This record gives sequence, C-alpha cells and structure tokens, in this order.
Amino acid sequence: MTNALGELGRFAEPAMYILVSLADGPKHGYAIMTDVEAFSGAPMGPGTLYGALARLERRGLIEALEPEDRRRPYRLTTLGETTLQAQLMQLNSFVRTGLGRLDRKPS
Amino acid sequence: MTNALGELGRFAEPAMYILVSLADGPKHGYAIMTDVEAFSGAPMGPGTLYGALARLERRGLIEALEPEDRRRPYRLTTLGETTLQAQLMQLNSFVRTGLGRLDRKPS
DNA sequence: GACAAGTACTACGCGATCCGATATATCGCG
DNA sequence: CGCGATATATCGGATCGCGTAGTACTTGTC
Repeated sequence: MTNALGELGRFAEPAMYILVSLADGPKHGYAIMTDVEAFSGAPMGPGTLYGALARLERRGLIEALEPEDRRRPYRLTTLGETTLQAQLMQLNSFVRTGLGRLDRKPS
Repeated sequence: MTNALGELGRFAEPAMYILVSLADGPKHGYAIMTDVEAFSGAPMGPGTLYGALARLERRGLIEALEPEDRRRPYRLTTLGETTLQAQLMQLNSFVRTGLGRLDRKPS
C-alpha cells in the first residue's frame, strides 16, 4: 500500500465520509447515513454504507459498541482518529496545490 | 450520477491527480506520472494513468493535442478546469468539516 | 386497529475502477 | 553494445461503489 492517501486504499470516499461522521461522536449505521447526507449533500445507500463500515472495522479504524435495541453503533478507534487527521491534512495540501495551480495559470 | 462530487464519481483519486497536474499546463502521460509522484508522493503506474486519461478524455474534461515525437500531450478543457475547481472547493469544505470535528471533540 | 412511513440492518450482484505486470519502441550515455 | 530512462498501450485479477430488494420493528395518524 504505497499510497499517499494512506491506508484507506483507492476508493476512499465513503470511508472518509464515515470517519468524519464518527469524528463527531459514536453513531450507528442509519445515523451515519443521514449525517453524511446532511453535511455532504450526497445520500449514501445502505450498500455503500455497510460495506464500508465492515472494511473500516476490519482495518481497525472503527470499532463496534454494544448494540442497543436494533442499533449497532460504531466509534473511531485511536488509529482511526490519527488516520483520519493525517488523511485530511494530506487532502488539504493537495487541495491547496490544485487551487494554487489554477490561480497561477489563468492562461 | 447524482453525486455531490460531480461528474468524476467519488473522489476519483487518480483522475483528480491528473487534472491538478494538467492545471499547471499541458503534459503528456509520462510527464503526468512523474509530476503526480512529485507533488503527491505516490507513484502512479501506467495502468492507472492511461485508464484514467482515457476516461477523462471521453468525459470531455481533457483533450489531446497534436503528438510531438512519441509524446501525446493532453490539456484541460474549459469544462475540465471548471470541474476541477468545483471539485477542489467541495473537497476543501469537506476537509474543513472534518478537521473542525476532530478539533471540537478531543474527547 | 389498520396502514403508511420511518428506523435499522442484511444480502446480492452488476459495473466501474485500480493498478501491477507485461509488452513494445526510442533515446542517450559510458 | 548494453543499460536505464523515456513513452505508451493493454490485459486481468481484485476490490469497491452503489442500486435494489428484503426483513422486521416502531411510530404516527385517520
């Protein structure tokens, strides 16, 4: 995994959304769905969500809490937090590079 | 594609890297490879590169220039430029949301 | 109390993408 | 000449995205 965007692998969009959602505090799947839709504008279907959740748990970035009723809440692990922060900072520098290049060359 | 991130589908990492690379000015494939590696730290293999280039051209975000020697240079189209800018700005607001949440909750 | 709508998750599968491996050809240099 | 760098193309396995459908319980409302 020689990836500048880290241990998430290429298709990291849903995973990043989920991590950011959980950065706010523990949530269960359905709450993540609605939260992500709220702050990103893009609805995330269950197929995307639960697949990504399973991968994130398998990779140790999130962990399941004890189920309440029919809810299965997750929270960020320490690894998940540091990974998320590293990813966001890398994304940030990428965005600045991109915007800088666009400005600097209105051709 | 009812996608908040627009016509690229997801984060489309390689595609974004390529667009940012071309934002600097027209480049051919190999130059994009080395440029991307330089500013992102992640080497992009030919399989990733030329696949993504073909998709970007098909979608009208980049266009091929006349070949010089054995080089096939590409440049951003107007659509590519505006799309890239929109994507970067959306990414930027996403990053700020994420970093904000991490700060606001040191648990 | 019936029926719709919301909550919450599971399962399935097609299509798209990633990317390493491989192939081919040219060029410059010691 | 041989080797590494330049330059592009293609194939195929593995992974992932995400729409759809299904199950089941709860809440609201007429």
